[in-house]
Amino acid sequence: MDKYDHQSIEKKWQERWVSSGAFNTPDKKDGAENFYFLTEFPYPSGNLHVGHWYAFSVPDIFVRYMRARGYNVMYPIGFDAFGLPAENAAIKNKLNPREWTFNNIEYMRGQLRSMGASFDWSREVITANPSYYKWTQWLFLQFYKKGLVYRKETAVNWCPKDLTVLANEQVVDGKCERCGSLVEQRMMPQWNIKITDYADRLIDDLKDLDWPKQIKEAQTNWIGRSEGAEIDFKLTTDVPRLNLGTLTVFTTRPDTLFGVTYMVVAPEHALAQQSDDADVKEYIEQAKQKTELERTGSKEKTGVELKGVKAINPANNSEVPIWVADYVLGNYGTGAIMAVPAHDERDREFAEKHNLPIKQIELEDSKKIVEQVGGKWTKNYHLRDWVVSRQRFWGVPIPMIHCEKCATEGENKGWNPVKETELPVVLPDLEDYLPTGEGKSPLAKKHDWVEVACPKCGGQAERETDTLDTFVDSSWYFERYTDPKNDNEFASKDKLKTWLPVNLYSGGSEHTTMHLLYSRFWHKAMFDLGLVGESEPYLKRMNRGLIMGPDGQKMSKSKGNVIDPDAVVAELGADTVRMYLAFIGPYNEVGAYPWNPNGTVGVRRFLDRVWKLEPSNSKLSPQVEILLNQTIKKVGEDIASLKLNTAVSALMILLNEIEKDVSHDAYKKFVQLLAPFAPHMAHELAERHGWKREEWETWPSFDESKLQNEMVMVAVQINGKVRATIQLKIDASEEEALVLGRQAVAKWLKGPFDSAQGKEKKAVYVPGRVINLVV
RNA sequence: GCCGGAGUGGCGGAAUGGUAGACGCGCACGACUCAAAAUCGUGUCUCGCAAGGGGUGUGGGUUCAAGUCCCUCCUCCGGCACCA
Repeated sequence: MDKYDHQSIEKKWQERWVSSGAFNTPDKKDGAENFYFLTEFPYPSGNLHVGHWYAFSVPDIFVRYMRARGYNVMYPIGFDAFGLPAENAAIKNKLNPREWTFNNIEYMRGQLRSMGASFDWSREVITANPSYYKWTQWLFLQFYKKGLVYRKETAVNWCPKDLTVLANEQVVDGKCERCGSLVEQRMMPQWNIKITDYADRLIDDLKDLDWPKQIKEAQTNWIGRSEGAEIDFKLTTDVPRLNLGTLTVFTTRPDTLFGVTYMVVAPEHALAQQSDDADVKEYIEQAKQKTELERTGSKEKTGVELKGVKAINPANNSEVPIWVADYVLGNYGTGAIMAVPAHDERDREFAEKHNLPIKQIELEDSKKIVEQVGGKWTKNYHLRDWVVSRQRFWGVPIPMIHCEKCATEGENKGWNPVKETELPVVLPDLEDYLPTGEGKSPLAKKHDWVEVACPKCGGQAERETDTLDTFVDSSWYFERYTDPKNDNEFASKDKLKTWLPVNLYSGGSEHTTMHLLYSRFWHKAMFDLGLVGESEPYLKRMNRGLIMGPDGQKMSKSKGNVIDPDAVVAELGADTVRMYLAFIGPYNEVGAYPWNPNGTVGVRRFLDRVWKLEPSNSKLSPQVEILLNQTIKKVGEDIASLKLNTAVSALMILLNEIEKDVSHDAYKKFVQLLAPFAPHMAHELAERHGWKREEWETWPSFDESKLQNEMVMVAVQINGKVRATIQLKIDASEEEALVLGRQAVAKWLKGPFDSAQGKEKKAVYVPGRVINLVV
């Protein structure tokens, strides 16, 4: 046969697949079960890297296998198209962010097609299209009506470089997750979504999901539930004009109540704030100046006493002093603690530094104590509500309008939602995309857009100029895939029911406590609104690993270790790259696999040998026939469990055996097994052999009776050490096996066995595997 | 500090408690070639000429049999962390 010309052959099949819509998935297919395979949609950065290939081309092996097995598989693709890079490119190069984004999308479509992946392009979803974000806004308004959205002035994370607020999840080690700048704390009014209302369900519902343990653990840690009690301490003061009431603390250790020697309130606590003591005022001011990282990073225990007021321990009526210290956080629990230096390391440090008493006590029963002092059992979470306002342009406009005149009451005072009939609130183009720098989106400069009639009173009002966090966009894209062109609903009930929940979701571990948590919450909230039929969106989730540079380091331009997939594809072909990435390691484990340029050559070598394979009229030997059946079984099982590396290895072993001589039947089966991995080559071979679709585009079956050779090699051990191997009939009895085993060791290992002869204490035969003689 | 996960050749990695190192890369030698590349063949855990011995981070344990199960320690990776 001619040399394998991957360039023309791959191009030919890719064009055919696209023009025929070969992988457009019907919502129902007779006799076929639906299977929804989802992988995180890409950000249109403008260029595909090896990570994209790993994310999309490797799962395509699984998808094509499932199709061959008769499933109606949806494998959709889209673009998470809003976000800062488009805006930054616009500012830097004087471009329109919309054009930048959509040009990138167009270019990346071509690159994605070069994978030969079986995407259903007819379901493409782009979050920056008004036809999509109309429904993002609509969902936001449903959440608003349900009371899940509120506006509040709180201390928020502010990125001084990206000039926007960030959610807690987007701050890593005190730094902006995107750009690495140190995050500052600012008091700003922002739109929040009540994810904390779902904290318990987000933890408790994990137990029924077929998800890796590490993701469940990470989410549970992130939500950080702790159970304890709130206990009131009466305040007493020698300053009569103050009516101080009580000081409530949260504790997980009510049993230590008798060991309390002082109290601590956070600098933000009302009790500290209303003090006119100069020392306290100064301390509060200092604490305010600290960044989050400085405050939680330094373990040094500073603080000042709040003079003139004491707390009374409800357990024993003893009077204890109250201190203000920033090791107590204002936004957790009640912002105040009872300090038990004998039983808490931090309290001990503080007590030692400030000469406060340390009182050893007998621990008592928590339940009884809480009951005795009238405490209230409660839970606290590390999880914070989701701040979704972003002071940036390239995002979904938040569909809210501020009207001074007809201000509604309550926490959202002054704000009214845009009428649903007015959706979408379209994001306009601007002259200049520079942020205002005053904590406002550049949209604020577009006055004719901002000024709008109040939806309630019709008077002059102003639009919200912040846009939504892009994690809102991506919280429901997989629902839109089920019905991407629907103009009347975000998706029809029927179609949602047909496809959801997602059967398998593949993605990166970096989304564990961001997208994956947000979208679980979002889906649960939609479930409560009756919009979807199940409370968990993804039945099974897997985190894939990372592809590193050839030097084992993370690929980066500065290290010069970046592999350009387009170049490798041009040189060796898409099938080679797909198969190499499948071969590099188990797909369903979070490893870091270095790209080995020689490895791709090895896979290409394998494919070249496949290409040269010529079937003949010969018959397979019984041994090779067994191997063929074993391989069919193994490759199928391995793909199903995403152990693609061992599936590839099984194909290589089979090729090594059939290379010299292969029957027509075995040849076809081999090509069928190869097809998910190297679809271009497989289709080309099928066409050249004149096979009809229905004749080969299926998964071959194996003969259960031909999985084992009649004769097997069995190891003979003495005390667990292999001393010989013998040929044995697979159905040999234990007695026969042991007789032959003893003969074998006698023959091969005269010396040692002679000395052991007659001393055999025990003999074990594991059929077809091993004989162990214990002496 | 708390919670997960993982430690196997020169490298990526294989091994339902049953012959450790499959498969691939690399390397060595050989064939082809004037030569090289490509390709093909053979070998490749380790000590030993061999017979044989040793070997899956450490030390113990369970078992006829342990990379695999249990305990100790060490190292690495990930999540959380002044969260009361």
